[in-house]
Amino acid sequence: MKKYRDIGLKLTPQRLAILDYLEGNREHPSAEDIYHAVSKKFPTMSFSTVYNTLDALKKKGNVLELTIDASKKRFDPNTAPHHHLICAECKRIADIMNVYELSLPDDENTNFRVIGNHIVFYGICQTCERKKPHLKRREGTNEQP
Amino acid sequence: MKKYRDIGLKLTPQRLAILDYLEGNREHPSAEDIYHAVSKKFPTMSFSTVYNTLDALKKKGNVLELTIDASKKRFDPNTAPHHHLICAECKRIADIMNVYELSLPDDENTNFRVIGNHIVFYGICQTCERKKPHLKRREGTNEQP
DNA sequence: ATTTAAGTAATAATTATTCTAAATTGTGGC
DNA sequence: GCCACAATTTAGAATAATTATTACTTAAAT
Repeated sequence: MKKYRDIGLKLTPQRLAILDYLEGNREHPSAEDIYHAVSKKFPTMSFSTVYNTLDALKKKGNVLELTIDASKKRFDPNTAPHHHLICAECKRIADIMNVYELSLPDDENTNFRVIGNHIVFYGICQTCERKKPHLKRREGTNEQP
Repeated sequence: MKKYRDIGLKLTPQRLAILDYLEGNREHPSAEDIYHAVSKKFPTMSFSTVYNTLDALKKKGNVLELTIDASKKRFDPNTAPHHHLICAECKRIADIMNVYELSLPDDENTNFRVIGNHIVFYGICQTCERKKPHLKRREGTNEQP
């Protein structure tokens, strides 16, 4: 993530705190996660500021908004192209840095100008696997088209 | 989509209407889309019924819940494994039936038991391309990790 | 130092979704 | 065909995430 000033945004303590929290963070935090973490050092922090800052960073291309977790948006400071692996139980998200060649056959491209792609792998993480041994081996889990 | 009774759910007129609407539908409708469509023939229809029915169908494996559109859930009666192409502007979603081999290198699999995957292609559909010719050729558009 | 555009925060508003409780209705068994 | 009853519907309230509004504050350009 580019450092602070270089991003081209007005520098405020709140933003620094958010940037610091995001820096190197691989947890794909939600707005709430960020709010909670940053509130500790910044009791006056408001949700608006979190959302505003995330929005600004998103527009500048320094944060990605992930639409993987059905219940809320998650944010990713790792803007290098990569994919994700999400636990269907606890929704923990891991990065997949492996590169895939995904070309779209002409007959599939319904006149879209394709600008990118993103793979989501679904799975059960070790922690959840242990908790629910052989239960719930499939049913209408979450997603997984 | 399996027909009605075979699904193993109590058959009600509301459910029939929803199933009929979904049958062969390739628009990836939201709960609201479904509600609006079905309300026409069924003025008493409530949102709860839509959500309940979708949930029941999801559990029975007759509908997939898509987490692609950041603003709402979308539903897909096409349960055959496939991928999607979404317009970053209007959020129209098209199916991609092409099959991709996506194996996860061992060193990437952080101890998850992988159960599936889903590719989302991002693009601009023809309609939106025409509307906003060379404007908005990138910036912090929507997603696209 | 002053100015001012941009940012913050409290709060209200919105939107999607889930929950509740009461009324209604399919369905299997008689 | 009729009954009992669990499953389902419904209206509305409740919740959760996010966006919008607004008055106040501040970073940074002059």
